[in-house]
Amino acid sequence: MTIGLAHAELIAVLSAVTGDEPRVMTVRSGDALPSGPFELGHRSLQAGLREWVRDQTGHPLGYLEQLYTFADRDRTHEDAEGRTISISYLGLVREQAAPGAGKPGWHGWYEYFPWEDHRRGGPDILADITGRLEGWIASEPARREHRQRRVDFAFGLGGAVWNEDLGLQRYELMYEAGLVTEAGCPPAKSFGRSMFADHRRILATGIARLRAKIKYRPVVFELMPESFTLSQLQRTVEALAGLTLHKPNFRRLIDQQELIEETGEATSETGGRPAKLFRYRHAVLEERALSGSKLPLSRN
Amino acid sequence: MTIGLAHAELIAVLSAVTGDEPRVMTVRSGDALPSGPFELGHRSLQAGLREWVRDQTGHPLGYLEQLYTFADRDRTHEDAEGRTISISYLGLVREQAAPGAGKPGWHGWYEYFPWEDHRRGGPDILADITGRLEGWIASEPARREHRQRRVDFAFGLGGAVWNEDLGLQRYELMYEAGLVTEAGCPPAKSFGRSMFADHRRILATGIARLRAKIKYRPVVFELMPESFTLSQLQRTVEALAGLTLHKPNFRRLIDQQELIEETGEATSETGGRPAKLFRYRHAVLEERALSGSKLPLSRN
DNA sequence: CCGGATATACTCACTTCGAGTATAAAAGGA
DNA sequence: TCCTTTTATACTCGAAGTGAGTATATCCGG
Repeated sequence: MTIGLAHAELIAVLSAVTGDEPRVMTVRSGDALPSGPFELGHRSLQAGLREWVRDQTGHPLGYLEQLYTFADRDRTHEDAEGRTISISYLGLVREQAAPGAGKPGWHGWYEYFPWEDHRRGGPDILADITGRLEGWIASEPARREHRQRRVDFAFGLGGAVWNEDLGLQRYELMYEAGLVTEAGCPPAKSFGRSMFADHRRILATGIARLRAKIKYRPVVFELMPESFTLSQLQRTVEALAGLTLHKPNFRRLIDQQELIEETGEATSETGGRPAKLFRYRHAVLEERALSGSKLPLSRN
Repeated sequence: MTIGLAHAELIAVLSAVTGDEPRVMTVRSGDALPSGPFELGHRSLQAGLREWVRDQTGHPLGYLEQLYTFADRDRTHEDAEGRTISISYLGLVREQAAPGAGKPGWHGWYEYFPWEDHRRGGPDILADITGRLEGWIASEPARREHRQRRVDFAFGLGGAVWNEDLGLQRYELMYEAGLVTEAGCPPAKSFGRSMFADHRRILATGIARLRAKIKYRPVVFELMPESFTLSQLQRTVEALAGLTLHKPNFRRLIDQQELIEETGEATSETGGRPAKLFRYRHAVLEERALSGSKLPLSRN
């Protein structure tokens, strides 16, 4: 069995939420995601990345999962040795420092994807985008119907409803339609801040994965401080999903999952009635899937 | 930015369902998954694998998704060039040929994971396994509680319920406890047929992914023939999940999703009342997520 | 033409979920 | 002091979804 030779690099999407804003760790003043070679010394990909993040940022890395492995990138390595394989990871960090300060640069998700934040209603930029997409749909009659379906579904048009999980599909559609630029060469008008190479696509992958995951695994707590109020928790989820949630129902959801417990203390920093503080029930719930079966089981 | 050098290989978990039995394509008479080097000529990982499967098996590959990228494997390449990165994929095939015949070898999933098939009740082998696991739990008092929780959760003991999605967790627990052997050296007693290197673990990853996926994406239809009866569809899902389903509720579930339509024909090959034939509504539903939001949204 | 086998259709109680309303407890200014 | 604002917390109700079981239809073979 022969084995192909390739260059291997690790790319990290490290996210935190501070001040109700989801942020990602960047290098080059926000132009690229942190990345590095896959070193021989590392025990494993996961361990290698974890080590590297601790050294670079000082923050311990709570949650880490593999995102995707790319090799079909425009910029392949030019020498004869082969091409580059990029293995991307999603990591969650409890960021403490003030945003913008410190060594690593933290930038808001929605700098890069302004159309993804619907907390204050659908952003104005969306109308521009869907308008441009309609032009793209009409531009090729043969594929018109298919494109229309994809756009309607991804952007919640034509009877469909906005689904926050589809950020990657939205980005890929915009990419196909030429509405976003990767390499920094602004053609006419493009939407959102761009990044080095395909880093913005990788960020979109990470955001989409995290938005999907918070619905069935208790990963939000990796982003919360030790104790927190229910409103803080809700605003963190809202920041990630880019949506506003129904407060009473959010609270019902949380406590029927029994993921948190009262600390017994309260805080009155919020202006109104003091809020109870809660903590995540670590020990009890390490391994717990929240997903129901969704298959209609039968007895015996 | 320096880039580490590594060997890259692709590994495929190709599955089909024939005769109500889920199968995986193997080489070496069932001892290994098909794999090959990542060639320079390939446009992308995905395209390369698709091409390769078509050449090798003759069957077109319907669905293909990336599973996981491993580098932390026991057997690293021994030469100085670096280590091996294995990129694994899950593919779904409409197998036509008789099982066992033909060039590629198809082997049943449950040869490798006999404890995962609960269609005829919890298999007897499960009692053996959980018995051995109890020994492993007791063997280290310091980690007893944690291990007990993991085992209870993964195997549906102590109040928890069996969850078919947790096949990978189950395999990893058994691996930790020394109940399965990878390399073919049978120590005392081990469970299920083993495979080359970590191929059985990769298969477990593929099975777990597919079992989870059929619940929220219409991927089963990639395994069905052009037209099929509802019972056939149900038995295929049951084969994958390793569970029996409640017939009336399964039918209700299927038709409220509006994923299929009647062909107008019927078949009486089944012995009883003739069954209507259905087909998957391809065009209309290319892009359709079945997952509901699960977040309690608010208006405006 | 009757029983066995399979397919299909309907019912019902119970739980979950979307949506709205009501009460409680702080801060601050009139 | 008390009233308004602000935030937190608690309760209600109908619609929709889900688990579980029962009833009817249509074939085959004796």
